[in-house]
Amino acid sequence: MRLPLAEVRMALKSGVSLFDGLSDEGFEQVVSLARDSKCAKNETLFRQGDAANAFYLVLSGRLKISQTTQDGQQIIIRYLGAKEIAGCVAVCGGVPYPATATAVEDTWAMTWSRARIADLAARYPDLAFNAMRIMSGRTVELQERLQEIQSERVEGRVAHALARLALQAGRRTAEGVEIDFPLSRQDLADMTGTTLHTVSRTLSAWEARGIVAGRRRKVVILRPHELVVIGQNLPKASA
Amino acid sequence: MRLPLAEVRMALKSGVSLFDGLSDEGFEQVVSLARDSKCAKNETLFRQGDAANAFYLVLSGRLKISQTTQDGQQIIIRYLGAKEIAGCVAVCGGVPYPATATAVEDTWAMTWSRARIADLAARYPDLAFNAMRIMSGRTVELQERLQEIQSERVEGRVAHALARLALQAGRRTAEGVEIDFPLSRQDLADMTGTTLHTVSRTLSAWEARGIVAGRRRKVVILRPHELVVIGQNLPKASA
DNA sequence: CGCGCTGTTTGCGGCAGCGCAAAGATCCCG
DNA sequence: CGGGATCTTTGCGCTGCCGCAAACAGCGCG
Repeated sequence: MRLPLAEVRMALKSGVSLFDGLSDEGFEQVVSLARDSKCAKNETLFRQGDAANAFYLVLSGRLKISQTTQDGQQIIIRYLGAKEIAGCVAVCGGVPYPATATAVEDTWAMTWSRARIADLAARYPDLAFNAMRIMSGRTVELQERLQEIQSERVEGRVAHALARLALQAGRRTAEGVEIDFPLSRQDLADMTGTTLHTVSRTLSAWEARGIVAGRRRKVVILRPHELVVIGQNLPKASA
Repeated sequence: MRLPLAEVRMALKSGVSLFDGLSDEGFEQVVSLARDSKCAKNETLFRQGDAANAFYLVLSGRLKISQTTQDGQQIIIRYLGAKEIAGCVAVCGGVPYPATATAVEDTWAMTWSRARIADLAARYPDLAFNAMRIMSGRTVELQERLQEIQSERVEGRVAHALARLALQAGRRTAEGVEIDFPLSRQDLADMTGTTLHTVSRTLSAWEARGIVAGRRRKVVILRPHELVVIGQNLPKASA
């Protein structure tokens, strides 16, 4: 299946970390060897434990990267949007996908087979270096989250999660910053290691203070700065 | 400062993931361009926030990779032993070190400057691919820990932390598996997001059941299998 | 060899947040 | 337009774990 590639390719020339510093020739090569694939809302692109056969670059839409525990609880690792890559941990590491990718909106992605992306990485070292830089950034974020969940209480964790989402998937509106994909209370709970009840209570309290506004599967941040303050003021240990 | 390199180099030929599949010539080159550095017990090799000037390969001893929160709480990301690399996230990502490396025992390491390791990675692509594989493995471990801390209660988390340490730094003895570097209750707490009190209580309970034995800054696992069972049987949500 | 320091154990009270439950609210689909 | 499904809110009781405090045990150092 093909998109009108001419436009899409132009858009990729800038802002895609994976292609930073790549020569025009390399860029053309890499893009021309990709296939396009669509993943409808609520469908999964790949599943935890599957052999890592493909590497993805999201063109539009949004993916949820999650793990499921033995007892069925869902853990959300992160969300990915346009210009971000998926599957790099598994493909680069030569291991099965460590998590499941589900589309939370209709999503288009470019995809390369494992063999092809390996070949391209060898041919265009910038590609490999960019992938390393991206993985490095992801690791920093994971460590940051590990620190948060170990040192902060629920309210601070939710504040940080929202702040991060605002950066990664925020859309400025007249009222404030809106997370531009459907995000339930349960999802926020799965990102922060708490329950939907506690998230709901937290958001209600914030709504009363005019910091956020919530609708069904929707969160709008009215006063981003207040969120940051909340995140900083709530260590587990009392000061 | 120099070690008797002849022996050390031989030891590096096998078992160092960073050098997997490297040609003899590449191996010689890479090793010969390294400097050796020593980090005495309780000294720090690099500090969170420092510019990432160097990349390390541990030869002997043990490093603790940790972060410190604004309010002074310590979070232990992981421990590193011989044949493992340190500083790769920062060097590969072109960002400051995201964590602090402290020696918990006298430690020897080989080190390359950032420019030099970048140059070597470009010259010997296997080096870059190996680094990617290693980072990928670290990411998988981080995600695993994130899942644990979100889905398990304290006892399970401590069990998993000990199991992981047993694999990474375990020494078989007559009685069982001994963690072969000084590890306090507080350290275990900082690895699992709890307090030294709770860890102490947990270990005491296990000791009463003959699963572990603890001395000052020392833990011996007498029945590894029991630990695994504990880790699997304690989801937060009651079954 | 005794003294201080650092690490460990254990008791006790309190509370943040969970589990359960039930009542809205909103959306989807026929 | 109506009814069922999904999502959200809120109340209430309970508990796992924390925070504090005090006693105890190794270990090093003069």
